[in-house]
Amino acid sequence: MLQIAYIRENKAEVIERLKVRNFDGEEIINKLLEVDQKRRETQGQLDANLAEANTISKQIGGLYKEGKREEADALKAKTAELKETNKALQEMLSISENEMQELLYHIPNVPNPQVPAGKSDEDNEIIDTHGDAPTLHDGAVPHWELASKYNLIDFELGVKITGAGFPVYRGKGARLQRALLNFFLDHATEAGYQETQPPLLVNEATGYGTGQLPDKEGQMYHTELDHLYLIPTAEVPVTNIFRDVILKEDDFPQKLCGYTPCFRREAGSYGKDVRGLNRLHQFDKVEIVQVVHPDNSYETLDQMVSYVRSLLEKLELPYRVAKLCGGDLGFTSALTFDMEVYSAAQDKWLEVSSISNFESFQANRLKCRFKGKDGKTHLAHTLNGSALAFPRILAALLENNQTPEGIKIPKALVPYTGFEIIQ
RNA sequence: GGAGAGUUGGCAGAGUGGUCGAAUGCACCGGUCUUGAAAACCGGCAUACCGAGAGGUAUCGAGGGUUCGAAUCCCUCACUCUCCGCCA
Repeated sequence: MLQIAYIRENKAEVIERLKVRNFDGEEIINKLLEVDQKRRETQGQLDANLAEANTISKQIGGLYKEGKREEADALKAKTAELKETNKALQEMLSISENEMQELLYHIPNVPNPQVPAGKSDEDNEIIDTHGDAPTLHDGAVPHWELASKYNLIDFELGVKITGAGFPVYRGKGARLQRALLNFFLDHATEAGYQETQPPLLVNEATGYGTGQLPDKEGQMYHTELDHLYLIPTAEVPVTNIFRDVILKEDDFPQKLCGYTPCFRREAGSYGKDVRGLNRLHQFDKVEIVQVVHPDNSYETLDQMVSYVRSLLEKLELPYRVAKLCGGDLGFTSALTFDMEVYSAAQDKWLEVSSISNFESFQANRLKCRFKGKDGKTHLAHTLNGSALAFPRILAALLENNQTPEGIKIPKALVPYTGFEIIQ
């Protein structure tokens, strides 16, 4: 959520920059500022009236004490009138406030100036490509076939137990998952991220904090009886650690990582790209989160991108880095880099990480602030990124490393798997 | 699932109708003292909104009510804790 004061003071710029994400903010922002204006006027009146009422009340108290009953009663009559007006003003004020809140909820974050214009992921700017596509032997197959050939993942069994999109990992497939988990967490810890194990179900307030609610509740599984949501990413519980928190400047940077399963309903996203591990309702992911001083957030973003690159390089996966264009940029993000891994048998680039700087957009909802050297409170900046999402990494590992003899495990992972090849 | 207790500032904890945004202690920040530190003493120390400022308003779990006036009384809801039961 953007700050109203910021919009008020930078109206033209905000509208202009929102155009980059193909968001025509002219109308909604005009409406917003109108409501804001009204809100402030109403509050001014209300405050003045309340001040008067407070004064009178104090006088009445004094008069009673002195035993001047009649004078006190006379004043009482006066307050009755004020009360009526105040009730009306109060109502007007909360209408304006709600309206303002509602409008603010629907304005996306202002893209960073370096975000390229564009409509869809096709317009993303590939800023780097690393590694060469592997040469596959004749008869190389996509990962879902490898998964079944080597008995690593049973998709049909998952359908029986739960439904489509809930695979069962077995044997070396399960072991590989566990290897990735430890590999990712060990590296994150080494990079200074504190390991966290958050709850997998979250309450409503938490959902609002990171922006899944109120608009995107369809993305999350919901437990009816208890009104809890299954997390779509560790970002939700981990970032909410900082909800309603006022940090000290010395507390920066806050670096957390967390492994969690992620649950996504992904309604309406079925189509050509959903085979095998490409898109699931339940998957595993290690997430890294940072809360930093506003002055450092872009530097931090770069660091996070470098960190994720280093993981992919250790896994010997060819990847490319995309700077998301305005049209592909998430609602809450100011700048996002996607990391895509090349999965050879499918001949596809698979998104395995998305690293974003939300600036103060998320912090504003979360009320995550810090006390500056100037003694005032300011909003912190929040960032997060996947490091990494398991299934697509697994898909690429299987496809890229397949040989007629079996699937070779990259060196860095062998200490974690305990085997070098899957046969 | 049954029974009870509770929710006040960073923490602990007073406050049961007016002078309470809220005692006191701890923590924290600044100062005096000290070679330095500790102790002691002095001062400061919630958040948000409105306002150029002076200042004003709101907030004692949330919402509603009574009252000239509510942290304090009434109603509804949420959450937390304790005991019993069940259970990894």
